[in-house]
Amino acid sequence: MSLRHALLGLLADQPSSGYDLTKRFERALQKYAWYAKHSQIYPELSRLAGDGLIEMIDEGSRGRKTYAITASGREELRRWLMTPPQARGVRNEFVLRLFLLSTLEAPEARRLLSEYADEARRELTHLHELIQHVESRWKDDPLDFGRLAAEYGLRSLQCTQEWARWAVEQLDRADARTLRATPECDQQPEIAST
Amino acid sequence: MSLRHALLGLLADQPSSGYDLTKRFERALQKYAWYAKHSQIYPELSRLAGDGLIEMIDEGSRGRKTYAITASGREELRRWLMTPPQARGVRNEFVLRLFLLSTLEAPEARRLLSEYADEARRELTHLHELIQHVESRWKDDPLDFGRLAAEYGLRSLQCTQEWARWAVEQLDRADARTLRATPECDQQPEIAST
DNA sequence: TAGCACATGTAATATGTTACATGATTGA
DNA sequence: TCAATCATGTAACATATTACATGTGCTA
Repeated sequence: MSLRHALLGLLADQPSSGYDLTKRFERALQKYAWYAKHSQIYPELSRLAGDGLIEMIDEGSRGRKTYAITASGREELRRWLMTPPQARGVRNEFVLRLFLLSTLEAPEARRLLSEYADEARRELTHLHELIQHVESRWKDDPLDFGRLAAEYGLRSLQCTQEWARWAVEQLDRADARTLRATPECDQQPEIAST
Repeated sequence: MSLRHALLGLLADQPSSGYDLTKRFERALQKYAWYAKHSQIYPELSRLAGDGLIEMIDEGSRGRKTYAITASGREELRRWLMTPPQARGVRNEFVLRLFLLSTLEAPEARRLLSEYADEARRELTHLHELIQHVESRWKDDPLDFGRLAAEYGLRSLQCTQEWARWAVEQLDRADARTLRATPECDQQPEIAST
């Protein structure tokens, strides 16, 4: 039930509506930690409120409902965080695709890897800009939610980018070896494609 | 439907039974890319076979059924890999916990961060050993499934470990600052996340 | 006044988990 | 012969996605 705790965590940081929370997932958590659509978030908020872990503190215009975490919600969040293991796995379609690359022929794999590296570079640039934009806010709060998340994002994008470049290099080296070994080089590799 | 393609990918690498595939998820993919339990894998294999994307190539003792990918399965896998976007998110409970750390008090957060860093270090050691063990197999195949995965694992563990250490350091510095600046120390900073 | 972002919900379907269920083979 | 591992499956339940459904308030 990670969604439950993700929501508690976001609400512990600041009161929000279902709409806000949907956006916060998209902006802050989606790429590295967790995501959920509004159709999952709204019912879960009702359940959390029913269990007394959060409460509606305001009902604004357009039907907007602002929720805040309660004391028992905070307690539950803390309990969950301090309980370590579960040793669950990850579901990351991007990484899955990276791994399955090895089932393609080398030229196609190389092309995709380069695209991935480029994408990581673009996102890195984007995140850097974003950080510059909000950096002043973090000066006094080392534990700021966004600050830790941003740094983690920076580092993992860097990591992905470097890995993709490394992988391309491996392919190039292998090609070079193959060319030296068989200068005629015109075997048609077997391909199962249209 | 990533499970489908994860299975096709594993079978493209080598024919396997449902039991094998369960193990391969646990060993190779679980931590970074995807995971599934046997109760999800078996029905999906039946469906894939029904769709002609894989076929049973052997029925051994103990009821073991070995499946192999078919030509149209390979086509489907390739099509999926070459179709880029979807821009889906990630579900990673570990990273979620990292992010939600900022809702704890500093001493508790520091303790968890140190534990995380230690765990990453242990896993890193373990993975290094594992790689040494199978390295010879990779000499001639730069695109080997396990080789790319292992390198990715190495790099992301390193990344997580360094991030956790960085985060602990931030907390320590903040403590030092706080001690110098306000020995009484009880303002509540306003937080707004990205 | 039209279009967009805000804002919340539900229903049908698909996917994933936990628990249950069974049996074969191997090695200590 | 006992325990572990191999090996496959199903049923009940929980979680997540897609599509449907509705309405508000702002601003160009």
